[in-house]
Amino acid sequence: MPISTPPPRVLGVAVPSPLRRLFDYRPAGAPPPGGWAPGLRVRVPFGRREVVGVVMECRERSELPLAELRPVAACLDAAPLPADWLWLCRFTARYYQHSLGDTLHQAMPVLLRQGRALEGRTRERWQLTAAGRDAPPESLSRAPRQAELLAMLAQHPHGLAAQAILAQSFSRDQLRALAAKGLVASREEPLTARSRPDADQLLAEPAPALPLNREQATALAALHERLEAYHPCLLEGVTGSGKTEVYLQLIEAVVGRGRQALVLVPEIGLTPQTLARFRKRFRVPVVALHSGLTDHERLDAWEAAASGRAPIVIGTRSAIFTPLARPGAIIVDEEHDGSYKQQDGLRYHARDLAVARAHHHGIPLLLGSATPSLESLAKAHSGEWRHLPLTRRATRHAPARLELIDLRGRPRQGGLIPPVLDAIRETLGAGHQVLVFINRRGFAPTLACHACGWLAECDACDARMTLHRQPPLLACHHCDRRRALPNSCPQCGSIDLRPLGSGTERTEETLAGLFPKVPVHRIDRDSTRRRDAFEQALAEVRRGEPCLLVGTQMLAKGHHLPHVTLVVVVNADAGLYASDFRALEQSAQLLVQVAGRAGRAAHPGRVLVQTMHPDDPHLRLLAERGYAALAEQLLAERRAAALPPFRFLALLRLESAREEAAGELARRAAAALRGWLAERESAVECLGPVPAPMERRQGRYHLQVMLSAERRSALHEACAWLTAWLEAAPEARRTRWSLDIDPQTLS
DNA sequence: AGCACGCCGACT
DNA sequence: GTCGGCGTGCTC
Repeated sequence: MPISTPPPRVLGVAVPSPLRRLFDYRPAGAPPPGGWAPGLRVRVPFGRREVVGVVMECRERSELPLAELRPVAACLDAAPLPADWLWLCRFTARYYQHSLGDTLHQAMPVLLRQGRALEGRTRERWQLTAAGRDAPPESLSRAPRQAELLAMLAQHPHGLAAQAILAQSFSRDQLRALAAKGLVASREEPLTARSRPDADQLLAEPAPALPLNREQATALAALHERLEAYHPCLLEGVTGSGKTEVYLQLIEAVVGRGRQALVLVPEIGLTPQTLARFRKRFRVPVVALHSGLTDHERLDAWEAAASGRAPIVIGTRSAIFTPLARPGAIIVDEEHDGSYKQQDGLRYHARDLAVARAHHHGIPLLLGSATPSLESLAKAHSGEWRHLPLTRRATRHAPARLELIDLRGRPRQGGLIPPVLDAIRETLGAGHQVLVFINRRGFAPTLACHACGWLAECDACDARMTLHRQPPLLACHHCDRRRALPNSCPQCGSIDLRPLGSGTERTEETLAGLFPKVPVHRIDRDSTRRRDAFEQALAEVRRGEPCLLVGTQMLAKGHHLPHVTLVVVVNADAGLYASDFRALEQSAQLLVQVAGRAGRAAHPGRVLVQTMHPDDPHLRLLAERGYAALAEQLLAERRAAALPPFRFLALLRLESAREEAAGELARRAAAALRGWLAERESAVECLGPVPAPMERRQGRYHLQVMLSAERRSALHEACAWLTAWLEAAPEARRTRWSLDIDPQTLS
């Protein structure tokens, strides 16, 4: 008999609200089997509504008289939510100074947020009926997919989970059609921790591991040395050097020991190809958390990871919040990628949380990149993290060099100058493909009046409106404003309005005119709005016929384009003289990634980089000596300028429709903070308030106050004090504010 | 963040 | 006469 302890008098509950504190309730109703404990979801009255909160503390006392506490309406769980997940949410809320209730809420699958029970879930399993087993093969000759599905089910006498069937790209309709013919049937079976995995990968013999070159083998051996302890490693490898193979073999080792592997990929990297590559390799299921999942599928995946049934979990930023019953390793691919940082609300960095989580679990952490962030490089250089370089392309030639092409004083067509157009012509003539990279979508960055100099500006933002041709309109890329194209200048009436500069649409149009016999594929957010338009275009490009690809960074990241032998960067200058201290690092990473698209097949590639600043020292360093050399230089500059990774930053952002309101609050907050810092003789520095780089956005005024410190703990204390001050300040109610710890960008 | 209360303008 | 604008206050 379990010893029954008396229920606690008070439950400290985290509720979904921006308020950074717990709310106390009286336990009521049927207690869960294990008694009241932190981690149980409860339905509680909150103000005039009812919300789903999480018990965080079980206490005997409250600051309020017990009689004033309201009782919980119901307990929603039989057992607390996973302890590792609770730990991570607590850590995240504390680190990012965010409300714990909000953090928990965000980290939960939607159905749990809504109060759905986690227990008693079932799984739909399909198998052949007697009629299905006896069905003559030719009976489905008019429905080949149904026949294939029938054949697949015939190989699995115990049946297959619906999820596994759908993962093999069969459709619900095909299942329903077979069921209507009486050939297959489904049943609901309860899901327990001991359920066999959804057999979606048991269908084929796994692909064999590839042989490793010496560097890969060294890296893997280093990882194997300490599989049972926190062991952060930076795997720095150029495109094509075989990082993924190292990931796969690490996962194999982890799974072989009965542990789970969590893999994070950038937003743009979770493609069917990536998934297929993982799924092909393992005998066990690979659970993918992608944006296409339904709420039910997401909860299934969460539960499968939490119970340990899912040995391999792969997903984007938010997947860092997947609970794991037996964590074995965390892998962060393209660790420098900006999409790991959430840019609103809870502004967490999934890579940094991965570090914290791996440390907490005492497991290896593998961060991979061809162009590591300066943060990670600094840790690798200091010896805090192990540095595992992969310098050789596994089977291919040396990476393509960047050739800087002077744009000054040359006539441009669609942004391209004659020698570059000649190179394109030559490459197409040789039967190869060309990638033209422009980081601007639309037809032209703006529309200008040639008579008076008027520029099409957004009236809600401090920005120009972009000219689009398909459909023809002016659009602001910073808010949702759109305007019809004016026939004449709104300022002087002239009809001499001209597009200024080039975007993807214009370059596409120009190239289509210059090379009429070659297909031009434009790949940007506008051209790929339709689902799978992107995949379709890529599939066509992979067939290898000569073609031109014009695109934004969507194209630059991670896609294998084996027939591209010439890459053209229309303009490399955007990041060179930007005010943001990370701009150079980020644009160098992007340039290297774009360059990595060239010459992956048998042909060496060329990368032509157009610039107005061919003598810029940073650009030349990158072109002549590569990313690592530039990164060294940038690190030295960061150290001299007392910027990350040598100092820690936090950014208070304030925004209001009324300029004075935000400004006044920002000044008071900064003054109050400075007073507090001075009193404590704190080494934390406070800068500002200053207007944000684009002060007016979506009709609102943006300001910021920057905090900077040499020690993280000092920064943390200052931030805690500042948020407390803002929460208490009555004038802060009318201004929206948020605190960004470790800001990725200052805009 | 929600959600109510509360006090002033243009509508059926 | 009321529907509804958003200022202000509260949430155990």
